[in-house]
Amino acid sequence: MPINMSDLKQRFQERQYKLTPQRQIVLQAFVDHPEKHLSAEDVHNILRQQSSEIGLATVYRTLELLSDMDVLQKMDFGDGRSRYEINEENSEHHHHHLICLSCGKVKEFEDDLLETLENVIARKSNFKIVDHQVKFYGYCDECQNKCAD
Amino acid sequence: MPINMSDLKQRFQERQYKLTPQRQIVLQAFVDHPEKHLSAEDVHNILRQQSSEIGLATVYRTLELLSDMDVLQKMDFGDGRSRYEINEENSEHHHHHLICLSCGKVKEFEDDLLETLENVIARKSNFKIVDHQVKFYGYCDECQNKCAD
DNA sequence: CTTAGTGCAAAACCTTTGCAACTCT
DNA sequence: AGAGTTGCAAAGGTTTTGCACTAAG
Repeated sequence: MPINMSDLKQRFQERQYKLTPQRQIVLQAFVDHPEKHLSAEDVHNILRQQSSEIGLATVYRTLELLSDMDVLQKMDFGDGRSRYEINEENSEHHHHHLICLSCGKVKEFEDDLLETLENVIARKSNFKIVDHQVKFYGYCDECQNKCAD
Repeated sequence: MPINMSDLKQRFQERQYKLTPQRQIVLQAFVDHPEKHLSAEDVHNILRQQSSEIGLATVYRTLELLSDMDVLQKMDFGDGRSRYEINEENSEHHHHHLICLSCGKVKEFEDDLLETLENVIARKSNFKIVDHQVKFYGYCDECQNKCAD
C-alpha cells in the first residue's frame, strides 16, 4: 500500500495545510500512473483529460509541497523538466533508474546493495546520508538489438 | 594528468571542429577550478573576471560540444541549471557526489564499488550500462555539528 | 470567519536559435 | 576561400510570482 490516506491527512494537519481537491487529484494522478515519472505538464494533461480542471501553477505548487512533505520525490532525467514519483515510505527497498541513451526510456531496477555503500561513505567522510539517487545510462534490451552502437 | 592537449586537438580534428580560443578558455576554466561543478553562468563570470570576453551563447554551445565529446560531463544538482565537470578519462575510479541538504555544498567521494552493481544489473535486466551518476543527499560534517536537524 | 489556496496572467529564469559578421584550417 | 564559429538579440520552454477571488478548517 503506497499511500496511507489517513496518515496523509494527519501530516497535512500538522503543518496546517489544507487538503484541497486539487491536491488530492494531483496525488491521485501518481497513484493512477505507477512506474511513471510525471512532469508538471504530464500531471496537468492527465487531469484535464479526466475533466478535472486545475491551473498549471497550482500543479507546480502542489508538486513542490508534496516533495517537501516527502510524499513525492523530485528527480531529473536531463530532459529539461523536473519529474516526480511517489516516495515509497517503506524505503527498505530502493530502486534505481536505467536511462536508455538511445530511446530515452527509463526502466527501474530494484536493489538494496547501496545501503552498504552508504555505510562506507558515512564512516569515511562523516556525511550523514538520508537519501540517494542513482542513474545508470546505457542501452536497453530493445535498442541493443536494433543496432550495435 | 586530466587533459591531454595534443589528444584533444586530434579529437577536434576528427570531427572537423575548430579549436578556437573561446573553446580553449572555457576548458581552461574547468582546469583552473577543479572540484567545482560550474554552470554556464559560472564559466561566463569566471572568464569575464579574467577579461576573457566571450558570449554566453558561446559558452552554452561549447559546454554542449564538450559534453558530446565526453570531455565534460553534464550533471544536475537540482538547482535549476546544468552543471559540468571534467570527465576523467581514466574512468577506472568513479566518484560520487554528496550533496548537503542544509548548506548545499557538494563534496566528492571516491569509490569503485558500483562496478559490482553495474554487473548485477547488466545480468539481471539485460541493460548495457555505459555510465552512471550517483547522488547522495544528507548532512555534511559542519552542518551536523551546527544543529542536530 | 480567518487563513490558506487557487487561477490567471505576467514575470523570471535558463537555454536555444536565426543571422550577419568573423576566423580557424 | 570555405566551412565552421561567434555574438547579439530574440525566441522558446519551464517554473515562479503578484494579486484578486475562493474555499477549507
